[in-house]
Amino acid sequence: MDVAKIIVDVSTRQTNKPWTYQIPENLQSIVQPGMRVQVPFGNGGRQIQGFVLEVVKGETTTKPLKPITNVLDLEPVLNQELLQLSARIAEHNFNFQINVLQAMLPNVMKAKYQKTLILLNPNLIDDNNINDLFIDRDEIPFELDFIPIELMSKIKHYQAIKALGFKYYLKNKAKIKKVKKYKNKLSSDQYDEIRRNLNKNAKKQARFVTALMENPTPDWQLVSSLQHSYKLTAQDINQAVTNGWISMTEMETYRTPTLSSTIQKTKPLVLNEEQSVAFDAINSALNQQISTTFLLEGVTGSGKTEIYLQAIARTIEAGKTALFLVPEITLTPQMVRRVKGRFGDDVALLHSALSDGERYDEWRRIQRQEVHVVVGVRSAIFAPLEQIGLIIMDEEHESSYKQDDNPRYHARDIASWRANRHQAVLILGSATPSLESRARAQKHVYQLLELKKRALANPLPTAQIIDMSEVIKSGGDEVFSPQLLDQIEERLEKKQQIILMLNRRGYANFMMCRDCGYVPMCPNCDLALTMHKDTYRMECHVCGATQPIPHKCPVCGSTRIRPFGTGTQKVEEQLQDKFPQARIIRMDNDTTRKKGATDRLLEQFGQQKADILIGTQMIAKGLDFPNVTLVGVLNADTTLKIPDYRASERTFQLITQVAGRAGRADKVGNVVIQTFNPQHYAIKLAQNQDYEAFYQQEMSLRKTWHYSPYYYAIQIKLTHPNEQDVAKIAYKIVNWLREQIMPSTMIFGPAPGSIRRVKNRYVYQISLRFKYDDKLEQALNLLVNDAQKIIDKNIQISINRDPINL
DNA sequence: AGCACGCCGACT
DNA sequence: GTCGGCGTGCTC
Repeated sequence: MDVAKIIVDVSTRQTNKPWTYQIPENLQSIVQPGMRVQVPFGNGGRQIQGFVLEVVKGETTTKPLKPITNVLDLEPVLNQELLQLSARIAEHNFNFQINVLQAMLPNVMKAKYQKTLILLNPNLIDDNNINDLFIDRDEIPFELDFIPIELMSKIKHYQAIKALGFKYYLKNKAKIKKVKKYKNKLSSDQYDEIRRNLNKNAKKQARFVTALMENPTPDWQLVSSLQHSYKLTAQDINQAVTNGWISMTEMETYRTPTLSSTIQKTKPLVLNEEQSVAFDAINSALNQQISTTFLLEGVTGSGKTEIYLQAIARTIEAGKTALFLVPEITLTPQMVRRVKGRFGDDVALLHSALSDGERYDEWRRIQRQEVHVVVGVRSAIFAPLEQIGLIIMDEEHESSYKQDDNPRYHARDIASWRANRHQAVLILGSATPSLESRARAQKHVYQLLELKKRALANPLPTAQIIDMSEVIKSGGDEVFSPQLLDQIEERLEKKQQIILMLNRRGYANFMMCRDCGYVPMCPNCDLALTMHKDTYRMECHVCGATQPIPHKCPVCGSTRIRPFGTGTQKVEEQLQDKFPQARIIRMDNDTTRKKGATDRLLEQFGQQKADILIGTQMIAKGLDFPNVTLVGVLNADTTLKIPDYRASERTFQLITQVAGRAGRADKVGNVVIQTFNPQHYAIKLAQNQDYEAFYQQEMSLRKTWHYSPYYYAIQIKLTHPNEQDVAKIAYKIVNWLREQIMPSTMIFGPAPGSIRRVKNRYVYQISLRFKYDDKLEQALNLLVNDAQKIIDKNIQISINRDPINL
């Protein structure tokens, strides 16, 4: 018997393994590894989606196997490489394989299910309410919108006597977009004759035939453009087909994502000496086809992108493909323009602002090997490219490369795995590399390439630190220091541009009563509710519970209950007050939510239709506006206060990045950093853009405290409905782990979670730190797989490798 | 996840 | 006696 090993679409511990299905006769020549199939699962007749991992011919089995119902793809959607990768990622990060497989594919390929109620035997039904349901059809969706809840028990009864039954559908949302195209069927002489024989009144038809005669189309042409230019209806077209004037067909088309302005073709720039040294090293690795990882450390403006582009060009020349990862592409439309400008249609784009349809089409172009270059965010690391010669991760230190839940993975790990498999070159680029990568370069695991000069030889901006506590002591404003205001005024007079960043990470937009200190909390989670202006409700970020925004404190009745913290909107208002003539653009979650909004706002700023750009972290990266000569960081230290060992690193990176936006062309730039911690090393070193000094200092701290990169970290999160039980179980697990893993591995905790209760479950945490432990992964996989069975059925365990926060 | 099965309390 | 609530265990 031919069987298939299949991962089914049920995301639980118990089902996280391959299931064996029989391949029926009619599908034997069709089913292949990497295809999506429809299979029955469970004894209720439910049909679900599965991924074929493996096909085994002539297997002898004792147990009767269920057959595969149908295939959902005619070609595999995942190749061997990605199938193997999915298993590895699941194991390494303690994920379910099904979640990894789904993350590898565009959203539309995730199955949609529908359950319906069907009428099997109307004669057995003597209840009018039930009969009314089937008045005009004998199958209805099994949903509360269609069936009143009070009928459920009757339905159960009729189901038992086989008068009613359930049916399960699996919908494939992945639709290929098709367009109608036409071709001339006749010669121009024949058209001429038709035209002469037309009725005199048939002016429209005459026009139509003339058009066909004058524009012979040897290739298929868009029907829509024909319709549009000659004002024809769909009926006119259909009639023409019936008359035999043209032939028509449907062809696949791609929804190509567009940028808001046309893209200029660009030519390679001449590399300076530093760039040439770096490029030559990369180029020789490309030629040798030995998997090599480079850390390209270059100050902002040192021309990393040009090196990337030329390396991509070499890769394409060698007949290979390139994968170019950027952090949140919507934030770097300028980068996308540069890549598209160089390689045109040979580029596919995978970013978060695409619609599901657009993303699917881009994915298909990649899968059909129609492009050599893929530019995308984190999940683009799964792009189904073959023959990868080069992988680039720009701004490699960015935390958005780590997906922190379901499935958890770090794009950097996967990049390194894929590069290795393809014997490809991996370039990690950054002005402020993660300490992990920089340390690997130190140990010669990565090859370090440094760019210390700005490509155009213009000087780095000067920076000054403003002590905000001094400002406040002398009666100044708590948002704008006088020094910053002076400089803003000066730039406005000179018609130069300004970027102001409000550091919002670690800020919560919660409400607080100014009289009694009451803060609205989530009823299910020990967490303050945050205010959402768009829905005008208080929302819990963890469980999604909502409440109306209070106007009166429910505890003391005071009306002085207000939002806490300064938002970009408020900053904009205050600034506009101070400089009524200034044109201000604000970029935050509110103003950039709409599709293409980010792109449009940045374009306006680039065309100097505004003087000041105010924004959150999102404006720190990758922007290049030559007329910007002043960058202000309004509150440099909010990221410092986050209880995370990476807080200093984040702060340093952020300030360095945003400071790099100033003075990129011929004008000297200045940076004003407002802070309450002017002595902090992260801020002082960022002032001078001194990455290497920061690296040295931070590394010695990390060593002292046993943090990454000296130690790897794994966080185990336990949740349980009972607070005492979860504590007991946590201690039990720690004792068990101690015996399974290497003695050198440090165990911290258990400790109650920073949020004690989430969705009515109590949280405990255990942290592990280790340099090397070959028993750990196995022990932890055993723990997550068997804990519910052996310890307590109510315990839930999630394990996070190298967690991003806390 | 979502289904069936089984055990137990609350009814005609 | 039986209906339906929820806890439990299983799915090729």
